[in-house]
Amino acid sequence: MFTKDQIITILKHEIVTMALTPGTMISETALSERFQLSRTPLRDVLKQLASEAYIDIYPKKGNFVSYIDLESVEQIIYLRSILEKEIIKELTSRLSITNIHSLKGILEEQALAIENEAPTDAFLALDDTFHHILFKLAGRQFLWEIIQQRNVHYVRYRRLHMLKREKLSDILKEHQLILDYMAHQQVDKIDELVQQHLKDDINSLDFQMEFSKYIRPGSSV
Amino acid sequence: MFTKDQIITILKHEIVTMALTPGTMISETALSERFQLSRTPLRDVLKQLASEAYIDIYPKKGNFVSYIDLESVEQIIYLRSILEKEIIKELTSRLSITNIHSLKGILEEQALAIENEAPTDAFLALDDTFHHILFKLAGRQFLWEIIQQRNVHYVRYRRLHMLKREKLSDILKEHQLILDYMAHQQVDKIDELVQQHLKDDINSLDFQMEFSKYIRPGSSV
DNA sequence: GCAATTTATCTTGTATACAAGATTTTTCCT
DNA sequence: AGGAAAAATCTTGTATACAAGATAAATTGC
Repeated sequence: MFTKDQIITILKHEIVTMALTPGTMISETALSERFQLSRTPLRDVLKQLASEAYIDIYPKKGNFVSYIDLESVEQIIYLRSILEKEIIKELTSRLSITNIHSLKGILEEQALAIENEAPTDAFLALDDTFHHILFKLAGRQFLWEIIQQRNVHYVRYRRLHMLKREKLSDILKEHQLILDYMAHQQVDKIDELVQQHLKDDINSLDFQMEFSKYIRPGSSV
Repeated sequence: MFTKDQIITILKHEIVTMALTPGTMISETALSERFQLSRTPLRDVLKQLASEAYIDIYPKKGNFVSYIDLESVEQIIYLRSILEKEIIKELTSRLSITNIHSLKGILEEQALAIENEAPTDAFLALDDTFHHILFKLAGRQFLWEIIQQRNVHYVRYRRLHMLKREKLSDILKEHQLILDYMAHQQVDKIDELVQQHLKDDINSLDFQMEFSKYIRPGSSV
């Protein structure tokens, strides 16, 4: 019915979209019944999810959807802001017209997505696409993949954050500004903008209050 | 006899030190006999090694020690040079006397290690320790771990490179210089030094010639 | 009723038998 | 001898039975 890779994709999606909330137990037997497979291949699936921090495995106790770890959210943001600053600088001098057009295409799609009723998921997917394209153009696909492999906490944090505040249009504007600077070769202005774009307001206390039930206790920024 | 973690450590060590050369097959049954364990837990071990690129798993064919991928060597060096530049800058303004002393201690040990007959392994371990301490002092342990998780190719490349050229004392001098700059708060000089320190001469063709049997075909820099 | 102990039932961890693809060897025919 | 087909033997993939720890429930003694 389903391959292991498909099952991994399904479970990742359910975790990222909070259909499976942090703390939820995912037992091997439950998966076995759901996907009509024996425990052996499903254990491989769970090991894979654990290696990317989607779940925590407690031996002989069970497998549980991980709580959002704010520490690693901050670390990923730090890593990305430093990396993307550099990448965008490098790209500025060698972006083709075609590249700029395809990036503009993403932004137009994002503008459309904002008009939808529940724009968050589509918008965030396009946000990822935008940044991913930048990495690919810079020849840094490998580094993009490394970041993706430790992205769960950041992705869930970002999603909750977006749901709360209607920041989507702000983000879109920042994207447009970044693209503008690149197109007009204004390297000097990029530094602080990228930093601000990614850094968001992670320290907002109201966020931690409202979503505390999803957050790993003791993990602060 | 051995736990799974111990077996992982053993195999990693054998792969990094080239006791198991690229292309060597590691079959489940062979491991089963060697460690007196059934295939099931050993499959977990192999999955783990594959996720960190120590081996490649070809379904129904076998598990083989990965060839050195020069592409990911270059990517890791790029990532580290950018990150460490930033980290060292941040550290310069807030290093304590104690910190500087412990770092100096590492360098003294490295100086001693150079005098040994086969200094490479001990020297490289201390090299890792030096950089690791910098990450920890900057509060970036998390990022250090991410890098370590994709480090096999770089580690093996570096080791071969060191064996070939007697560059150990050069590296030590660069470490001492970095520490000096930090101690005397000369931020401006750090940029190019760190870049040079990590970048080495990855393009050297003679290296690719001599060790071509260990290198993944088609992976260039 | 209550507490401690025992039992039962969860969970994952391991061993093993069998399935199925990939490769090598052998066999057989010309 | 050479080449094609068949068979044997590798490899990992999956299903299942049992082991063993952790937790929850039931029982027992008072």
